Amino acid sequence: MNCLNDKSLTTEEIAESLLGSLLVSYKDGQLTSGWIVETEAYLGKVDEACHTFAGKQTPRLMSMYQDAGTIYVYRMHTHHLFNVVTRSSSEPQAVLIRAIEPHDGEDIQNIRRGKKGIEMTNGPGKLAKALGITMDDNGTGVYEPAVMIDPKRKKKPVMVEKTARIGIPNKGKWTDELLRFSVKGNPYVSRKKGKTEIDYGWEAVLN
DNA sequence: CCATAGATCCCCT
DNA sequence: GGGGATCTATGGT
Repeated sequence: MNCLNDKSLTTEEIAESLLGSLLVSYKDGQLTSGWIVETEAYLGKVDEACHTFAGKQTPRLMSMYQDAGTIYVYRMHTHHLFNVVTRSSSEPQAVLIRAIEPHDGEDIQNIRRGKKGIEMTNGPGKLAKALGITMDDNGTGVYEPAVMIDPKRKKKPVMVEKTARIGIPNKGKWTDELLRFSVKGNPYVSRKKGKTEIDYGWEAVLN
């Protein structure tokens, strides 16, 4: 059991509980992964900022109407944005993964991105490039090997920060709703200015 | 450091 | 033909 097949959880709760999960990519024989440190919830038909607002249905949005755990990849300009569908066909909602802390294959991610350190994965387009995510992943499942979220490997944030979503102007109350979740103090959170914690904001692991 | 412009694909109307 | 859940380079302070 995990947050993506627990039907009692709302999309906001899933977005928050995905923090600390390991996002894994296996492509071209290369394993890369990172701990999720920032997410956003998109609430479907009622949410003016969501692509499926008012039940909008186009070929592009097919994945949004699939089962929970389906991957919805959207391309904007030259970048790919990686989402996980959270509900069902009648409630086309999703969580956008906005940033990860690199774990496996940091050198591979570095090569794919052409940047080092924090700049490698501190944004949705950046992490997609670092993990080699493309439109080929659109419509696949989040438990298939190419790109998966490993439910067994999990870190726990000391504190979760809730803020307004990034890049959502002029959408009434949806511009200000606290639907963005991030690990407080983690340096890989996008558009960060404040200081980072020495432990990157994770709880200590007891062995 | 901050703000801003331009890139550059599709998709959708 | 317009525009976007972004990113980068650039130019100023």
